[in-house]
Amino acid sequence: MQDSLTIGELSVRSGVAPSALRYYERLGLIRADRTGGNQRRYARAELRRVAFIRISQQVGVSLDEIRAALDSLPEARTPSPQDWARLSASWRGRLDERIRLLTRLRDDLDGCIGCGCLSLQRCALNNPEDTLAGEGPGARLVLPRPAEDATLT
Amino acid sequence: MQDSLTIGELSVRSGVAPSALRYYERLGLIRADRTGGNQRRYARAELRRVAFIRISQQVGVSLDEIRAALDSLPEARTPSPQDWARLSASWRGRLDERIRLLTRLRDDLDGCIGCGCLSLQRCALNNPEDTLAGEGPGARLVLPRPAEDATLT
DNA sequence: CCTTGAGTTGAAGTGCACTTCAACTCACAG
DNA sequence: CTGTGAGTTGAAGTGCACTTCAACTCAAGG
Repeated sequence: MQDSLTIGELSVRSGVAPSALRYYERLGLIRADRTGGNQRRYARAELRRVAFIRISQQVGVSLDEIRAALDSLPEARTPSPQDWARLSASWRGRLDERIRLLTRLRDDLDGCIGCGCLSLQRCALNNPEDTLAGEGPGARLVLPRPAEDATLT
Repeated sequence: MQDSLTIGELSVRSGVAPSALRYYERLGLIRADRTGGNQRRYARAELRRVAFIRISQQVGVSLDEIRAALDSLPEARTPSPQDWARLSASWRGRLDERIRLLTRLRDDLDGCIGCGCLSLQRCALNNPEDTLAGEGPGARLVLPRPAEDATLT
């Protein structure tokens, strides 16, 4: 078993397209050595980094934040299981929060389905402390909260 | 109390920016009458449509699908509570699925945090039946599954 | 040596959900 | 009548996470 992977191999093993892997490299999320012929060769440890990236994305973390998290790994040595455990644990709150939000939305929706009121002002929508929206222009993944005095009828 | 809202009023009441409301209108998600001076006037019922749109987005539904759902509402009359209940209920499965996915990810992450293995091949990632990814180019919100034989080490 | 599949690059394109802008008009208080 | 703030339009821009493309080179088998 070789100790390095081609981009094609890493792609198959990680389930991430080669183009995405190159993209991750440009963003500084993963790294690769080069052969004499300028081809990428990935250390096996990169497989774990890619796994971490995909998991983090499922949690809802942006590539930029993932990069920051990965930057906190020790550079000198190959990250230990504890290192990975620490990083994974750092998303735990985010994950809990998302699950909590979605669960409440479900419960509220159930309540509203009963009466068809869709009056989620008192339900899912009007919960300022729950919104985690970013600032500035561009697409927003999380929704900004509605006005405090909003009513539906 | 007037029976129609300006775009500014609807914006404040719904918590959605005027630019977004115009965008929704272009996509056919909401509609507005016009005054003599060509300004939009929204019927109060539109407030409920906007609420439905925002809720649906939180569930993870695209605007295109939301439009399709809204198109299924009766055109002749103002939608009844039961109409809204039916639409809301139609997202229920999606919401459950998302919650289930996220919850399993959390559990798996907990397991992996214990050992730092991040070997989510047997955990969160390698679950083909869970992926709901779309096809074609462009950004993907849901992640494609990795190869079946993928291992991490 | 030749072919073939895999890899390389930078630039441009894609899908989504909006926002921003410029140049204009409308509604209404004083 | 005149500001002023709210509204109008189409076109272009934005952020994110990639993908696609063209034109090229590399690696390995026959």
